[in-house]
Amino acid sequence: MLIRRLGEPYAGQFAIPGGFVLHDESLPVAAARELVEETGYRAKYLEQLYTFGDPDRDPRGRVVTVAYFALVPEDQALAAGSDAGEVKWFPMSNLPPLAFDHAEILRVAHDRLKAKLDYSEVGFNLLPAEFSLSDLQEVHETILGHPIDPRNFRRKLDSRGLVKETDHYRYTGRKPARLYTFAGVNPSAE
Amino acid sequence: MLIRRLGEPYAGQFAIPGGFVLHDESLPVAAARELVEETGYRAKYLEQLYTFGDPDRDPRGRVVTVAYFALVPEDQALAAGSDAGEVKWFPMSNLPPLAFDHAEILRVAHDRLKAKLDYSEVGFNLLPAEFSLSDLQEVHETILGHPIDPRNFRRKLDSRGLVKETDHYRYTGRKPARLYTFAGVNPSAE
DNA sequence: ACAAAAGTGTTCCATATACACCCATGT
DNA sequence: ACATGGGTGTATATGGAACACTTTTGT
Repeated sequence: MLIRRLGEPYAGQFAIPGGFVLHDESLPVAAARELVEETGYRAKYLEQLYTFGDPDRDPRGRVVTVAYFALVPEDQALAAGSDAGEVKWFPMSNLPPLAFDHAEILRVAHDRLKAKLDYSEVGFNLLPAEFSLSDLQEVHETILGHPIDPRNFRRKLDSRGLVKETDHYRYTGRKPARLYTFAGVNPSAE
Repeated sequence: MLIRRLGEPYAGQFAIPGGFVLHDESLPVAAARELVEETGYRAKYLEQLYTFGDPDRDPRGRVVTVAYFALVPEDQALAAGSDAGEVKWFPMSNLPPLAFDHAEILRVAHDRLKAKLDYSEVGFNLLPAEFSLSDLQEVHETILGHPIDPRNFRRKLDSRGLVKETDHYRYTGRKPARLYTFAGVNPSAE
């Protein structure tokens, strides 16, 4: 999710939402605050990504960016009343030109997310509380960029006890999909 | 490797070497420079670890620390003429009380090193150019904190083609150990 | 001869991968 | 009835873990 920059430098280009840390604020709190202010979205998962500090990465002068990445469920609608300008979602495979070194930051974030996906439980943060196994599989396929065999995927899920079935179904005109919830503890971080 | 602090706060306590980034200096260059200045050691491997930014982690005021971890081969002797005060090595299992949140930083560094050890090749950065397989195994055992079976260890090494044998041996009064070199590309980073 | 570290194979188990068909529903 | 996405089992390959003895040297 990117925002279109209003001021210079890089006015009119897309950039990762962000801003300056307040004097008595921790880094993750600052990241979450800037995200809400600029986009209206609340981060469900927030993890420190990497710190970018090359002296010339910002034409205005020396700026060190402690980048965080946030995950937000699909159904988490844009809150009203944000002071955001244009906020837009892009697939990683089709990004617009980005301000500063933000393309590099996104690349690092995508790599990290792919790496974490199968040894941690971050994927659940991209889904609503109840979801079908196909939903979850689709999230994984989207992030990893390749198809997954549904039998293997489901086997892994229940060998790790990651999901709990509910007795709810989603009726979408075809065979109804059983809905599941995340079986672990609170999937958030930071 | 820790240094004893001279000034306040935490005067006399041990701390991770470090200091402030110069205005036109990149973060890894600053980390390497501070390490040399304060300890005389040159980092053979340097990797960004994590950024610590809690508002109250330094009693003097808001200080954000971008922590790096460095690996140094055993045989890399302390350079003469460093302006260091007391520099001392400690086993992770027996650390002295540390200044600031440095105990936490070391914990994170140790975890990261353990995690990287078997999917990357960082271990070689702790050894001289030629080493015996027992040396390498000992490095791994020390970092991981548990013994490793030598047959499994060697099998893994050559299934991954990580080492090249030389025709040198080390004669130490027992059966001589064949010496190996790292077979990968330059093991450094950053 | 013996002490000490170097070096060497096989078995077993767990996990990952490849692969194709039936099921339940709405229209 | 059929189209659509939901749901299921088996066989094979691969990597990790457990396990003990022989070899070579200096003393």
